[in-house]
Amino acid sequence: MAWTDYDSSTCSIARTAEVLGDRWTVLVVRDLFNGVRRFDALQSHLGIARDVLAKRLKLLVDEGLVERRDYKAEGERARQEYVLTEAGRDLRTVLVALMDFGDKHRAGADGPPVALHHRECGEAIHVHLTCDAGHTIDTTTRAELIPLPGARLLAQA
Amino acid sequence: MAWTDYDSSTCSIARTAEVLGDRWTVLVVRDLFNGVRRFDALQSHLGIARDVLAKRLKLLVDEGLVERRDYKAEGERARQEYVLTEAGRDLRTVLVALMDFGDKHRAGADGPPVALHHRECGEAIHVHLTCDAGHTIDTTTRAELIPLPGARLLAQA
DNA sequence: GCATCTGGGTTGGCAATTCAAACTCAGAGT
DNA sequence: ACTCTGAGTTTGAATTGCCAACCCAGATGC
Repeated sequence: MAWTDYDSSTCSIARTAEVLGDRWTVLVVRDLFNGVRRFDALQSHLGIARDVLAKRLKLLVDEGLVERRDYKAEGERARQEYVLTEAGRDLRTVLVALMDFGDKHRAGADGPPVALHHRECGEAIHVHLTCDAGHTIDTTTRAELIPLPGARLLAQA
Repeated sequence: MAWTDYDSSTCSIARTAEVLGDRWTVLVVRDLFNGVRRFDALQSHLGIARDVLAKRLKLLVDEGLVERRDYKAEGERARQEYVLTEAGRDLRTVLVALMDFGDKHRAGADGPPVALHHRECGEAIHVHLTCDAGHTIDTTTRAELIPLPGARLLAQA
């Protein structure tokens, strides 16, 4: 059974891309990771239109990746803040993978703009591909897809 | 200097998302990884409109992630095929990161649809975050951003 | 206690994307 | 000569996304 016999949309990559796959959502998540929590701060830092930001945040909340919290600093009125959930924080690998790729292939003449470091030991953080036996997977390593029970065959024409 | 003082678009995540950040491009790259090489095969497997596919492939070629090759099987006429370049193959970490996230958080009742295995040893392939000292980075690990020469401050208002 | 400010959104119009279907074009098979 | 197939391009309608302007509610100022 060839890969093309299976439904393209029943795929974890497709399902994740459905949420993250537009120009803004990834950047919203990135800013949330970096501690930006309030609507206006997100809006002005990203340069995103307010309605688009509202829609994206709603989507992320619906998907369980972001929690909308009431929050009140003394002397100020109550506000909402947006915080990543445990599931949302699992997107860190995706963001670091995007960042490592961008650092390598899309940096300008000045090199990458920021580096991500482990706060405890100070070393840089990167993604790695390995198999469960511990072998490093690089661009030349051959991999194969194994269909699982969750796979769906395409309807016949 | 706070994170929000830096230009959001001068960021490796933003730059990578500029290429991959639409509903289709990631899926096109996924199919290319899985050995689908011809226009019609991509079109019918993905269910993408033909003009959109043509535009995406052109974009990927322009960005140096895909190579358009003439190709001829014996007995058939010459055709074109699309193959990932070395740079394009570096996207594997991004795809596996998306897949691992989807497997964990967006699989249906039947579980994930496919698994990716190392062809040589047969073990499953996954992404891992580590720092250069070898510490594992999980969702609770604290990280910090360090600005590098490539960073750009936002223009003052 | 009325006006103002500021954070957090919603609404309406326009522009860019997407889609499906039709059209083109070249080489192979019959 | 005719048809079929792969690989697109063109066309026009439908959808989506984007921006900017507007709205609302609580704190603040006077």
